[in-house]
Amino acid sequence: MSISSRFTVGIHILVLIELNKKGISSSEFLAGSVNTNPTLIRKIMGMLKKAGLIEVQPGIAGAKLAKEPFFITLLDVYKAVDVVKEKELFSVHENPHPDCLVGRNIQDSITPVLSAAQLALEKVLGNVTIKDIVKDIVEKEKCKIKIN
Amino acid sequence: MSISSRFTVGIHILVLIELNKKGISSSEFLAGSVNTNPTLIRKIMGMLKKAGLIEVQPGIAGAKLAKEPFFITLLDVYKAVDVVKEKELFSVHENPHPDCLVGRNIQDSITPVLSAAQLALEKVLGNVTIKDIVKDIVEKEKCKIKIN
DNA sequence: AATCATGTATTTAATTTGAATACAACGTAT
DNA sequence: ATACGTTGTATTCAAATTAAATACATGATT
Repeated sequence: MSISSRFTVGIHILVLIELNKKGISSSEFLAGSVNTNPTLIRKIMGMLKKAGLIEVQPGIAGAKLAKEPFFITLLDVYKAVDVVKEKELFSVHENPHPDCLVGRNIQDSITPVLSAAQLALEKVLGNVTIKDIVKDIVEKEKCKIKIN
Repeated sequence: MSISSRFTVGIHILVLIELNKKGISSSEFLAGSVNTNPTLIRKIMGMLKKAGLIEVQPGIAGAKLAKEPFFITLLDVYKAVDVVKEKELFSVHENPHPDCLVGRNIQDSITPVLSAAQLALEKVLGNVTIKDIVKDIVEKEKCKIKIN
């Protein structure tokens, strides 16, 4: 089991739009870098747009960030692309037997822990911004040039 | 997308074995409380056994905890039932384009964040034990009796 | 020997994912 | 205004995962 790559593709899209801000980031251009098909990109772009992270217009080529990259966290992306529903990262077995002490209490008992775990994960994502990733990528690239 | 219920069922199994320690916890008995079929229970029991959390013997009815419940964390269960592979909670899109600045750096750039997020989640699970859940369930039941 | 439990393999249906195709709606350029 | 390229959206397809279900070999007890 794994969280859909829509999330990491979403990050990829936003970072590339920022680094290509002087160019035109069409769905085909983005798809080339991600190495997938433009339909998937457009689908994800639609989600990012709906969440207010990018601006796109039908018929006009190219997407732009709707906010400064410093104000877009990975958590924003995570929620935008809807990979994990609220409090449903962990699935709980349905209909445990109510005649059993454990069966009738287990869900209420573990749900808070599971929610806390999920929140801890989300908090980490909330502390990293698109700007951080952009900077890191530029930095990594500098190192590569030095080496070569 | 959701993490397999094997995890929460695993917790259910361990808690029930503990609370039924004076009785015999056969796979059929456990299946009754979880409200699923005994095969799934045995499959999960096999994983818990392999991880050294319970003791079961072929042909002999009933499972016992292999450790005191205080020494079994939810993280132990989580790892035992193998719901999420190491560092693979998030899936990353394969083969981004190496000719693109973003494409050739994005994976190395976001992997540490994703790992940190996953570790934060696991840390929360590591801080809760089966004993905690057992105590909580007993407590909840007391309240219910008071109310009724 | 008969019975019951565990352990394991296999099949099935349901769900999700990503890839792919098709096409309507929209804007721009000629 | 016509043609072309782009976005937006619906639909189909194959692959993977999950849980349910069945079957049966292995082991232990009576």
